[in-house]
Amino acid sequence: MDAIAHSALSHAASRGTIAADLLAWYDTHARALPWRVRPGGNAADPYRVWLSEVMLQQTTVAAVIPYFAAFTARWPTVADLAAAPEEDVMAAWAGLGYYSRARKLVECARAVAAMGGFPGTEAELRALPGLGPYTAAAVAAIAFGQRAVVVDANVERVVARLFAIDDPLPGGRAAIRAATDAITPDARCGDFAQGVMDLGASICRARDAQCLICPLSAHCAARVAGDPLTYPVKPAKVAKPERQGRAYALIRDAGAGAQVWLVRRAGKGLLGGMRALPDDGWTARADGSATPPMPGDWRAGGRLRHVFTHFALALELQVYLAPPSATPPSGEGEWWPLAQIEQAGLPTVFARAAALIPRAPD
DNA sequence: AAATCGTGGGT
DNA sequence: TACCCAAGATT
Repeated sequence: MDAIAHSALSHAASRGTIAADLLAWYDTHARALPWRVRPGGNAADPYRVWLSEVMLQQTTVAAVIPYFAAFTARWPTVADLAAAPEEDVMAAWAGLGYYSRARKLVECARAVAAMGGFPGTEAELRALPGLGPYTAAAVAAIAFGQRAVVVDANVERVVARLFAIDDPLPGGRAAIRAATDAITPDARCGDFAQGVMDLGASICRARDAQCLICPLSAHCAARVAGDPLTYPVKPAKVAKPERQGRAYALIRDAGAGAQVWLVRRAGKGLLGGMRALPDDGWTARADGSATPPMPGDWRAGGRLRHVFTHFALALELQVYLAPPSATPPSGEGEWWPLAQIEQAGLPTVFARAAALIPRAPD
């Protein structure tokens, strides 16, 4: 027997099932993440699992960690979160993005509190606000030990490579899900899901498949073919349109006690429900209508470029230093101390714009 | 069912 | 720099 054949044979002989090999790797390589800590007990806390999963939707672990810490410190239980004013939760979410998640979070917390706790089946979880196919399966598996087929972007990538599934997304998701179902174990389903996600995040990465240290390399069709980076096959991306618009900083009592006029955006749509500077309508048009919130001596206060998911915005800040007796605009809004603007819970685009407002030296 | 919905970090 | 990507859900 030549060396290569012998190597392949011994490799195959020491190979377990995909689930067994993955779980053995997870036992020694699991990332230490805050939502995996189980203070005061051995059972996973469904509240912490759910909260982390919602925060992690389309969001990196590094971005979530400080928000998870702040939320769990301020609202230790789902009942605490259910009792919180929605505006407080929206402000606490500011900067994390996809703000409809924050509203659904409150909706869900209140529904769960009214039910007396989280339901324990995937179907019941799926019916809660903000829980789609992924999150419902993840909470069922991780918090309740139920067998569920958990498919996120990491799982899609790992499984597409394992079985060399080359059907382009999103159509290819059916085959990927079926393959994931086939390798998902009955026992330790939550650990299996988290293990595949950890593998995808640390080894089987989008632009860097480290097959030499991968615990599943013996099972992997893409590794054999030598082209793991080609999976999963994704559709071509479309160019982002450019929009331009203005935001308005209406200032009164210019000086150390300066205040700025803030509004609350409509509940749905871009940055829905968030506190914000008034703007000229770039949300709905490629070009804003350039109408300030009130007449006045508006002057250019700086520019910034901000890239959203499906368009890029060139934003010009307009500033008006109104007299102390100025009557505020007729619409809803509030005066906010400029010195504490960072506490206002502005989404990032408006926080960046507010940072351009000239400050009076005190 | 294709479009919409944020942001920060890595390359 | 510009692009890619991340524990997707909703309509």
